[in-house]
Amino acid sequence: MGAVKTRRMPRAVREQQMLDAAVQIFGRRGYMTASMDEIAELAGVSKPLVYLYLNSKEDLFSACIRREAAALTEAVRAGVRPGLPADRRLWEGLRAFFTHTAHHPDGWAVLHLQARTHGEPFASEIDALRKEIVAFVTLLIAEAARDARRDPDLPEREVAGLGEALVGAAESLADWANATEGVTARQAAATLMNFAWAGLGDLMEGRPWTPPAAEDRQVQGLSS
Amino acid sequence: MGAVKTRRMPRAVREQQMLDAAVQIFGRRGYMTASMDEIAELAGVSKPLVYLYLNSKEDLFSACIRREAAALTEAVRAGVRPGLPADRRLWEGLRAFFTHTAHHPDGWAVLHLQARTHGEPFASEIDALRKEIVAFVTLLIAEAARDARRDPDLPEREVAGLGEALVGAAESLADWANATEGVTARQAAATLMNFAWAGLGDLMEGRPWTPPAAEDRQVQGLSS
Amino acid sequence: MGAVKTRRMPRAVREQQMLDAAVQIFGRRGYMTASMDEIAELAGVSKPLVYLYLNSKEDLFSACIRREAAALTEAVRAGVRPGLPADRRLWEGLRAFFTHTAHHPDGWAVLHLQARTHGEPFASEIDALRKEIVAFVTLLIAEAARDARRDPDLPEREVAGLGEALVGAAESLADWANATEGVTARQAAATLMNFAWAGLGDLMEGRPWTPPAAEDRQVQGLSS
Amino acid sequence: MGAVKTRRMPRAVREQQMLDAAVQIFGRRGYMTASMDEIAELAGVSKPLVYLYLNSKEDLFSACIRREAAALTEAVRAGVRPGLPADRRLWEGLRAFFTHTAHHPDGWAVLHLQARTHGEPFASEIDALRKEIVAFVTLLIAEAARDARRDPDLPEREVAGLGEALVGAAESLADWANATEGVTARQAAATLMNFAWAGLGDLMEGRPWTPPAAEDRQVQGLSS
DNA sequence: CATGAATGAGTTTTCATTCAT
DNA sequence: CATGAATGAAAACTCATTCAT
Repeated sequence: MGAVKTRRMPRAVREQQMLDAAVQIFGRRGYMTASMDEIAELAGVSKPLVYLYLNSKEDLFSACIRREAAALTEAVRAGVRPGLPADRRLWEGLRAFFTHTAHHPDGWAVLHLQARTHGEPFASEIDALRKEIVAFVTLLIAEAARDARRDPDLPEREVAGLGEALVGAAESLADWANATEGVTARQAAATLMNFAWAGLGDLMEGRPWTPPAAEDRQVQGLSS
Repeated sequence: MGAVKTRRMPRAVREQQMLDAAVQIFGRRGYMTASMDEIAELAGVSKPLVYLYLNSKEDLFSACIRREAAALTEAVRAGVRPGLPADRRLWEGLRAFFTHTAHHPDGWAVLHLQARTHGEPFASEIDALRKEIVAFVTLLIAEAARDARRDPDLPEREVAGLGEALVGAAESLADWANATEGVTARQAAATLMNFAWAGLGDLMEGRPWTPPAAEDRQVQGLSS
Repeated sequence: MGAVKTRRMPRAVREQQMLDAAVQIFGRRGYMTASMDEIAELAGVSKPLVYLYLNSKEDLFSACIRREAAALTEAVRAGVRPGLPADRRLWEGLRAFFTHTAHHPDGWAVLHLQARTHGEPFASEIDALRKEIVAFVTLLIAEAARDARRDPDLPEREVAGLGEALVGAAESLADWANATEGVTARQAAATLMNFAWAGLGDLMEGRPWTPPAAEDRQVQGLSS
Repeated sequence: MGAVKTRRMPRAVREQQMLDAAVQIFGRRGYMTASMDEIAELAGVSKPLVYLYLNSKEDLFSACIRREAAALTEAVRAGVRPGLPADRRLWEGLRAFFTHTAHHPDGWAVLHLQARTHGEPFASEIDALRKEIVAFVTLLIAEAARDARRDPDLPEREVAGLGEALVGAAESLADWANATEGVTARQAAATLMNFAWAGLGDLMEGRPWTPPAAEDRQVQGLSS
């Protein structure tokens, strides 16, 4: 065991190794602090090869962002079965989200922490990703409102704000779950689902939102 | 005859000028991209003086973080009148929070964007701030639960998760309000209060949380 | 059915293609700025083949210099018919020289601009070429002096200086002719022949040197 | 004697030292081969100081070109007394030119060899200098033609060519004089003056142009 | 022979930081 | 104290050159 000095690999493979290393370093050190030397060393290649394949530090960082963003959205998309009611879809999406961020903490750090902090090439890419997610969530909320047949026209800006709030809460909980020993993705998802769907008021009245029993009885939650 | 070139100011004043400049530069350019030259120039002092007073770039950044963190917590604390019911106190805290972040965007950027991104000296300082706020919010939630006299012992971890979610939502909305033309601090606070207190479920049933009418009639919200 | 992709050519041909490419790139970009990648690509061969045949960038550049130097001297030599009087031989040599530099601007740039600029391996090669040409011109001058039967022993150093001056003027006019729209090789040669043979003094007295009418009537010149 | 470790010098002085070093290195090694490390070391300062004062390698090279160009034109201008007949003015200009190039071989190399070889920022600067000199010489020739009262309208292009030829010859002789032991500036100037003014034809007839006897009797030349 | 994979060694450039005056 | 002079250390990036297949 242990990486034998593997030389002469096809370009596609090497590129993935470089991206793996870059995501790790960028996620932990930040864009500016990360050095191309470090990344090349961690990837097990020489610096010129990194430049040959990825062109520049900026391009490398962009490639990381795009790869991790694609992986995250794909994970969430794959986790949501269409055809279910809105609350179920949200629940599944959250589970997928927390599972993914738990398994890819460095990638999550790149997207959530690092990419937003640095200048224009990157901020826009993250904005696009975030807008996509907020739009997705917002759609779910609007759909749910339609299902509830009351107040069918939630004001646009309000809904946008709600989407922002929900996504922000999710981001925050992802960090918290990663940092707190013993918090699973399911628990994080359930906490957020309760918070968002039932609201603090209901929660305190003992009326939480209930995760689907079929999958897993009473996962966890605030219920008695 | 105002002092065109104010010289020989007391140290405390000069330090504040430097911190003002530093917060602005750090908030806009980021920690690594900011240069001490820029900061000294903007502060209107010589670089060696910056070093004399603040020792190093790291110390300067830490001082910024501490000052902005103190200002933010103080603003929130000052905005909350004790003795009111928990939901009112949360409402007031949120209003104060969004008002402060709207008035100090650079300071908010330092705390929320820059400080988290860079290595260990700073992350802990931000963690402390965040823990303090989360604890504050968590206390409010626990108190409210006690008031509601139902399910008096919300599990600790659950409550922590709720606090995290609420704070995360607030952070996200602060950015959103700062970036979106025409969104006031009150609107942001109301949106979040509705989201958190009533929950999406209640909102969609047409039962929003209502901001106190005494202060300001029907600010905004999802109600008809 | 021409060979769309000509492979397996004899070594000598391939080498010439590489030298063609190298002369073009070196002449336009300069020695240091030119990259072996560019040259290999323009030559339509793989980089390792370039190294196999030409060994190194230095050797490649030297080979370019030698080939272009040989081509230039050969062109001049071939343009001069022996047995004619000295002024006619000089005239023919100049015509051949300006014709060649006009047809091979990249090769001329390599010899005149690039090779002199870079360190020792190359400077000597150019020096050799230049000495050869200066010697040729100097011989012509000495011969002409002998023909004139006056002052038969022009001091050696003086004659050397005259050769240098004539060659320098030719180099300068070659650049000028290449850069100036509408100046032909004949015109350049006539200008220089007038300048050198008749001298400014005679020119201004209206006594130019006259190009041989048999070849081409009154090409151009300062004559009325 | 020897440079004592002189520290803390005023900026203007240090800048000249840096330019001195840069001219030497650039003149001998060429623009691309010269390294900023070498230049800084020769100047006796650290590299950052070079960048602080001269901004970049390109700017440094440009500064060298401008300084040396100004010095050369100034030397020639100062050497020519107005009011004399054209041939005398040319003679004095040439003497000043060869004297200057002999005393500043590195500066001359920068102007004549290095600056022409490298890309667009520099080529234009040199072109401007050269055009200025060619125009100066051309004017002299035209003036002389007017004085001679024959053929008063030498065709423009012809005269331009003559100026180019004369300047090219001068450049070439400057290199030759610098490379050849025992050739003085006066000798170089006289050789060129003879060549240009009297022409090879007259020279071989034993009718050289004669340098002004008042200054220095029969300097050298082809005269018997 | 042809080619894609790979790199050692160097280059320009920047910045936080410190003295001497 | 204020200021201009000065630098150590490191970072991004490039290129000629070589193997393994």
